[in-house]
Amino acid sequence: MEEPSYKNRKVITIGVVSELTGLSERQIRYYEERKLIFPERTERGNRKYSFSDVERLMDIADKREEGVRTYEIRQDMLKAKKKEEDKKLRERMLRGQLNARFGVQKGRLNGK
Amino acid sequence: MEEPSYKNRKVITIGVVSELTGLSERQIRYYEERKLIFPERTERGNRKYSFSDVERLMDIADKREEGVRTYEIRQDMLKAKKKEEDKKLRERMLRGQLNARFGVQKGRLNGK
DNA sequence: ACCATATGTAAGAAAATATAACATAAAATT
DNA sequence: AATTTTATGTTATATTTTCTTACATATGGT
Repeated sequence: MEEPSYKNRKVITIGVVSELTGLSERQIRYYEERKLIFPERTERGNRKYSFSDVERLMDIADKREEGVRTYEIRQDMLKAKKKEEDKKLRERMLRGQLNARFGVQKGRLNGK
Repeated sequence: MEEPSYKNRKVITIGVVSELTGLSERQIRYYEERKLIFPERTERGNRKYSFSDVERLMDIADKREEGVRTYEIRQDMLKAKKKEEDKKLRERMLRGQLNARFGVQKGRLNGK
């Protein structure tokens, strides 16, 4: 597996995200309201974003410029997510099958 | 060259760094005063740190627990940095030599 | 003994963030 | 055409964060 650490850790405050993306804080909060991004919160309620949130926001900004509405952006996101999950599921199933036919057997390690 | 993007981008505010490292803001600022870390600043003067700053701070915290003083930590840092630079220099020199003997010649590309 | 180190704490000011509300143009829906 | 939704700006007020400076102090070096 890769190193998800940096890219996905939610550590960036909204002001910095705004600088990074060129979006107003208003817009960033609104896209959250529209369920396009899901920042975490600090104890006292401050939003924290990850680099992948930032990237997603830049994608959103592009789409918006093309006139795509948040609702549709959301639909696309959900579709893409589902496709991802299906792919993972298929992979898991395949691995399961391979294990069933050729994997190690219970209580009998490496042919001994 | 690699992708220094995430690890080295200075985007984390001091409060989050404090959470991440367990150090007090006082300590973090003090280590800056002692020239162990070099955050950037926002327009209005807020400190911004990178993930590698965070890692360095955790190393510093370890050293401090072992009783090492900031001054010595700094010396070690400088020594390590110098060693790094020397290594790079040697590499560059070696590449230079190889180019001189076997590299492409000026105004005469690939033996034509 | 004296100086340097390392941290805590307090004060006050400036900046960042949060939420809620009102305003509004443009686009979509009925 | 009238109405509703979308997307954003703006304003107001409260809370939180951050900054700098200063004072306090324990511990360890010189």
